[in-house]
Amino acid sequence: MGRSPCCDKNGLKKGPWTPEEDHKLIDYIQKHGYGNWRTLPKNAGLQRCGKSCRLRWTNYLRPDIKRGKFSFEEEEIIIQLHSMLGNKWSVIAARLPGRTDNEIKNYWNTHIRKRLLRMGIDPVTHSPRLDLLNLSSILSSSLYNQSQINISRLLGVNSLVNPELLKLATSFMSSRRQNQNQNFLLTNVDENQLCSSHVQNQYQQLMQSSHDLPTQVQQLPACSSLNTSPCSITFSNEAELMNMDQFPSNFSDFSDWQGDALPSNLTEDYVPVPPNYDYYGFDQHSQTVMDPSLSDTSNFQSNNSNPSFGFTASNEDERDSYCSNLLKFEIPDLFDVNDFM
DNA sequence: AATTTCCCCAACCGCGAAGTT
DNA sequence: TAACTTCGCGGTTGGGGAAAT
Repeated sequence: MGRSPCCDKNGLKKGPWTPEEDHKLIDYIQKHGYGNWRTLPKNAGLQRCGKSCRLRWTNYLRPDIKRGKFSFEEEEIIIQLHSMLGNKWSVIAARLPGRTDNEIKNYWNTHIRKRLLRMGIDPVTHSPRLDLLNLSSILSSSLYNQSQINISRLLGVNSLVNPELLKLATSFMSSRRQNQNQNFLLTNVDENQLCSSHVQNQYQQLMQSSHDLPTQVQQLPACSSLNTSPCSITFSNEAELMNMDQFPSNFSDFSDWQGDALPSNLTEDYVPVPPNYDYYGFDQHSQTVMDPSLSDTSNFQSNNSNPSFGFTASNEDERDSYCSNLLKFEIPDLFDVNDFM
């Protein structure tokens, strides 16, 4: 069955909408509603295809659209929901009144995704970027021996045949030679081990609060003080959060089906991350704490002393700072993480 | 002040699902 | 049940403004 075009492309206008076109569309919908998008532009006197009209209405002209910057509460909700749902922008948008899927998608791609990458977090899996952490570990141990290193062979052994990793390795090696700091990474590991018990306590607190996302979102302290906050939406149970016809009933076990939804090209850029850990480092199946000190690949560290999400900040840097404190993965400064972004 | 580069976001495209005939 | 239509979603693009040089 061939796919039919949504409309006759000939003679139809594309590109930015003019105020006149907006006016026509608003007027028509206010008078007649938007029953059939295919016939709407003709009836409204617009030289546009129905699809373009629907998009313009739903993403821009709808009266309940909320414009302006995303609040921190909204951002938190987006991150939380994305960690569970992946790129289900329409579902995420349904939880943020006044925000469109397109707006959320754009905000994710231009702000949140970059911030997570800066922090060494894979924005797809919400887990530490193990490609960076693995490489750090590999190079550290290899450099410690100060033998001649064949990076390509080294990476090949670990199935990390990725030009970007080679680039990073080269960059790292170059910087390493300049600094001649042989103990840098080992020192980092030691520091992480020292704080592991502290981190474990924090994980246990976080684990409890993150185990039930709907409850956690509902209880955001910052939200309760804002009458008009988008956080006034509440999730009294999992069924309310999820559209049950779209998502499996064993929602708490989402990592399994989320894995299925991962892009097929993920492995082109990333070493697979164990799916059972969210980016707090929790094993979502067994509910045991993932101890960073026990992981040979993880320089994972949490500096968050307050797992609640009540905070205020006024700019991007402060959001960065907040997120960095919440989730801290120690990528050595010598890595030029920007090369990966 | 002029030019280049970077970044954001509105809009488009293609696909699959759902609905209709 | 097949053929076709319509809708909605997610990925991607490119124009325009901001920032950097």
